Amino acid sequence: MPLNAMPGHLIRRLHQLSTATFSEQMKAAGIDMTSVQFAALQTINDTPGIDQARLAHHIAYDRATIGGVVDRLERKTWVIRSINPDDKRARHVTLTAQGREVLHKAAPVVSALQSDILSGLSGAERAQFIALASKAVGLEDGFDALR
Amino acid sequence: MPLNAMPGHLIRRLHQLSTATFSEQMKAAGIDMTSVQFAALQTINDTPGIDQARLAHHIAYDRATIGGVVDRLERKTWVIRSINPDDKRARHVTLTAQGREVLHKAAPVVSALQSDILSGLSGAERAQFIALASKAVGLEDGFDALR
DNA sequence: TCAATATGGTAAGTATGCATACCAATTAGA
DNA sequence: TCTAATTGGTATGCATACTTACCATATTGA
Repeated sequence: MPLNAMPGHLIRRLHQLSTATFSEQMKAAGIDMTSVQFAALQTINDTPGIDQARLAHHIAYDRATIGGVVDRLERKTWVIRSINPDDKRARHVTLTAQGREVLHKAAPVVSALQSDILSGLSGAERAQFIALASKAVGLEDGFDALR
Repeated sequence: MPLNAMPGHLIRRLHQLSTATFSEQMKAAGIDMTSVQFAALQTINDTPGIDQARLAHHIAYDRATIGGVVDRLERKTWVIRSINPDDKRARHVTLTAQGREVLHKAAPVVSALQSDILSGLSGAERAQFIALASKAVGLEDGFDALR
């Protein structure tokens, strides 16, 4: 089977296209933020004081990776980590004022660049792609169990 | 826009699913090889003596990344690097007997696991996904300019 | 209640990936 | 032809990602 017929290879290419588009557009908007950092910030904003394990689970990361991501968010003074008094193992993560500000600035840019990622597809094809991708990763058409 | 409606986020999840499936199945088959290493080996096999720059271009990597990949392939004694006498900047990359052997062993496993990656989709949906993904990354339905 | 288990986080190691900078070698163009 | 631009490769630095191992803290169950 040729590489270009393999879903795995195509998905890697898509991912590459996706992150490249994200970087370009964010840089053009003057925001120094990766897609992973955006997903984390967005989730922390939606769930203030979430701990790292649940943050990781929500955006489908493992614990080790999220630790590094939160380190970098903290270094950028966008979030604060604090020990949960009710469970001393866990660390609450909360946005700072600067974190909220940069997220507010980034959100419309990120929304807008989503269609650029699939610029090779028509609107109908794009919708079809999103539906298929959602199903493939086990998200039943926009269903998102936040727990 | 919620994360789960964003193509970028869905694509990251797909990529994650894809690499996880690859690792699992290869490990189950007793082969210690990443998807990137497979793509490189496959391409080197199809184009013996290809240099790193063309190898990188063919599977859509940048020069810096492919250097590391070839390093690891060389350390595993699956490939040999040699200076091109006609262009002393370039390095020919060739499979060793062991490289051919492990590729021969891996190829059917890799082909077989491709459908596992999209196991959440039906056969028709899978075909549709592949067509859309190919178009999105700029591969016109299986067209693959090897240059 | 107390040992076994599970969970949250970090650390270390490996492997992508990309940007930038740099060196060496080749090619283009005035 | 001689300089300028291009190209192949490596090195460095940063940011994902995952695995395994480990420590500290909670929870469970006999």
